[in-house]
Amino acid sequence: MSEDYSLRSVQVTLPPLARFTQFLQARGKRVTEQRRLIVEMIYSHHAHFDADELMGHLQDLIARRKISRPTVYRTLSEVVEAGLLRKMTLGRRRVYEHDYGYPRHDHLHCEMCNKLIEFHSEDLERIRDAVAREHEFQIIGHRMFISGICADCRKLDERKR
Amino acid sequence: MSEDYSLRSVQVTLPPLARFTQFLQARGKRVTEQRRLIVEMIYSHHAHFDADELMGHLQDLIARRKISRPTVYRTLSEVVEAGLLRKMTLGRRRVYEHDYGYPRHDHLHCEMCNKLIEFHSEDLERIRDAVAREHEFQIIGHRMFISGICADCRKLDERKR
DNA sequence: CTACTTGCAAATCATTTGCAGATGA
DNA sequence: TCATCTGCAAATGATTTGCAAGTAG
Repeated sequence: MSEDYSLRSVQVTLPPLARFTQFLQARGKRVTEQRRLIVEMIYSHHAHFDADELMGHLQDLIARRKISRPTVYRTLSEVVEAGLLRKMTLGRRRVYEHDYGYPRHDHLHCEMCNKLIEFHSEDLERIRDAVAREHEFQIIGHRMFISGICADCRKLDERKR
Repeated sequence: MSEDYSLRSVQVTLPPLARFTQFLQARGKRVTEQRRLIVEMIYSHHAHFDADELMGHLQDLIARRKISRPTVYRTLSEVVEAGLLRKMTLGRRRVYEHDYGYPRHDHLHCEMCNKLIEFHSEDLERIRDAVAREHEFQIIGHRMFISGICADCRKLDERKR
């Protein structure tokens, strides 16, 4: 039984690559050099990024023909499917963020500098649950964006005047 | 002063096409046959729609060469810019909804039938304001989606079993 | 071995653009 | 009049796919 606990704790703290390996193996997929390199790159920075920025970070490997663009896209989808990454759309940009070993949160999106500020609110979740209950709606998840101008940009703006 | 009030009230109750005409004229743009036809079609249904569905509704006019696809896209952007339409992304679908003479709301999105259910919550707005205040963030707007399974689909699902 | 993967080149596909002719103010 | 629009055809550009060769298990 203490075994159960340690297993559980191992699972939660499993590094992303190991977690992804689990996912692949569970589906009879293979752990290839490319998939390893891509996932390592994704988790070497903690930031929001789009496919093209990731390509940028992988440019050496892409130039050396170790990885191709289609493989990056294919892997990105798998990593999302594995639940390690969350995909969202900001305007016309498709952005990814870490979604593993990372607390649930929503975003403030600055329309001036494009920065994303994360926040978490239990109250928000309570309201979400209440609304869903009213509509007999079964929640899978939610997504909330507050758009506006961040403190930094406001200060910059004030200085200009 | 009572003048102010009546002006304000006229403005709010202006039909969409008239409001769009205002917008165009204020920018030295022209009120063309195509723009009129497209805006009329958009406001003849109250529903969420994507560019392709709108093309469908306009297919007669498109077939008769009265309107072209590029013009539909161009006009759609202008109508969004005019604040009459709101654009959002659902998965890979770009969806528009009326945003004029229509109350602010958020959405429950059914992942089974793809239906959008609208709701409004003052509590949600209060929380949004509180979060923004904490971060000294100036709000322009927000967007919230709750995804899951709607009541109808749940019932269908239960019957199947 | 052999089924799963990859890189390549080509296809997609919704949306956008350049341009010459048409048209609203 | 003449600047703004439009339709057309073509361009875009991110993402996806078909396929033959490569490789993990």
